[in-house]
Amino acid sequence: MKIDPESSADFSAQIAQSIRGAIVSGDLLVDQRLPSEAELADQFAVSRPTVREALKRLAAQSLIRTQRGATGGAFVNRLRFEEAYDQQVTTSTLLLSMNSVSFDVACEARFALERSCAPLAAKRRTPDNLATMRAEIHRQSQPGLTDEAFCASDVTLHRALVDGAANKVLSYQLAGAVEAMQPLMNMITFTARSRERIVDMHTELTNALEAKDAILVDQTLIKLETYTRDLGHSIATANPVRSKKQLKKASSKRKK
Amino acid sequence: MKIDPESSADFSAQIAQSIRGAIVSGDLLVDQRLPSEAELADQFAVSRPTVREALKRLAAQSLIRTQRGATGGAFVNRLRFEEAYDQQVTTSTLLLSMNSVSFDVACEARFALERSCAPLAAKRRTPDNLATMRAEIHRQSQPGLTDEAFCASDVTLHRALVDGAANKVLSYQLAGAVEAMQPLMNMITFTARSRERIVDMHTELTNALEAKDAILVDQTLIKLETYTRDLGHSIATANPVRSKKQLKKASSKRKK
DNA sequence: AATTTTCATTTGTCTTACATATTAATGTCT
DNA sequence: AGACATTAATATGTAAGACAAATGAAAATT
Repeated sequence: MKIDPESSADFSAQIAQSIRGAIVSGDLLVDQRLPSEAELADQFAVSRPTVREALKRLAAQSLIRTQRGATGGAFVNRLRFEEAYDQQVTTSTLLLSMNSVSFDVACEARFALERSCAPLAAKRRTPDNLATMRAEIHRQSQPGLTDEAFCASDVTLHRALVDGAANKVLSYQLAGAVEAMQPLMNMITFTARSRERIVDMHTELTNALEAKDAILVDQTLIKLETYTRDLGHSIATANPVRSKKQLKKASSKRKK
Repeated sequence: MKIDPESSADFSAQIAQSIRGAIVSGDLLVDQRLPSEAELADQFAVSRPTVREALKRLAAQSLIRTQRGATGGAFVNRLRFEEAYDQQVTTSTLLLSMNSVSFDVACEARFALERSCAPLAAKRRTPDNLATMRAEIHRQSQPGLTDEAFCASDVTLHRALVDGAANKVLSYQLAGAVEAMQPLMNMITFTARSRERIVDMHTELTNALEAKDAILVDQTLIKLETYTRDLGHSIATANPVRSKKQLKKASSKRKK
């Protein structure tokens, strides 16, 4: 294990890359303990703080976890779907907000992905999935619901649909698409979105899913997409330049 | 800006979370300079190494970049699609390899996602996309091609198809799915996969795309999925327990 | 005016030290 | 002998101070 002193990159970055490679390639297995920080410092011929910076980089990607104490140390972490979700959502959200992705493009991607699991969901949806969706629809119908709660409920419903496909990999991939869209969706919810129409379509969607009618599910999703994108267009026309401040406000509101 | 000394989490993790929140919420804008490490250490009332560990965590997620020198410091990084790709691929790859995701499930997810951009690609594919695909097909037909090169070419072809949808968000989401499958695909390529049949289907796929025949594109992808999954089943039956070592070897071979 | 020099600022790294968490071994008491 | 407290060892977490190196801006020089 060596690093290149001539490289332009930081030592800590090089060390992190080296260890990351060992994990990805399988040289380091799940739950395996890495050498102690002092040993790593020796092996890489750097100081302990430098090694620590490298380990923190890996910890930030959930590749390792650390434990204090006598039998402690850094261990290769089993990357769980839950953690991967979070990173995916964070990354996707920033990607959208920092790259001036149009509402239209994001929307198109979101529904294309969601529709991709519609046939599977129609086949495999459980009573549990349906119950979740109906519960959210009921919540969405209540008049006193805040805008943020309505949005959160919307996400939960669509997540239930995605989970209906009973494919963890799909659910993971979709999480980013659905959640990252939320800030952009809020932009609309706080203005023109008609809850009644949304609830109607959600009901239609759930019914189609219950009937295992894949085609109808797909059509309903298309309808929902069309409605959403039309709303986006009308907003863009009425108020083409929306300030970052407003967007930010709408985005932060949904946090619990 | 404060942290909780009573919290179970590390200071560096708390500080990173705090700054991450400021970036995600929009309090810190792209290219904005963070306070110097010394100033941050003051503000959070911790030492400089602790602040540095926090900053390295953020750097690992591409949320900030650092620059040395008089006007240097840490700056909020504009997250680019390219960087996001890489993280997605790394995360997805580890997720698959660490969670005993069956080939079948991964395959189903991959093709479901890929098919989701087929209609868009059929509509928007450029001559460029088609040229890339045909070039890869030609490469795949050459007898002397190594297995690794064939796999890489396969990925390039499918990426061209995805890019044909002309939706950056879709391309980003799909990157993880396609690339992360590669190690699992190799498991098959190095054994039973018939290049001839694959090339035939790739050709059919490209022709359908050129003809803007969305339905035929979809059907061909289904055919490809069926063939791939059948192969997976036959492998599983013939050689149910495949050693980690073999997988690792197949996986590392594809790197350039 | 152009060029060179100096200098202040900031990150990158090292060294040393101490605090704290955790386990294992040891010792003590019943 | 067994249960419990003590101690020691090992590891990460944090702090403090120092120097190196990069970088850009200001000052000095030609």
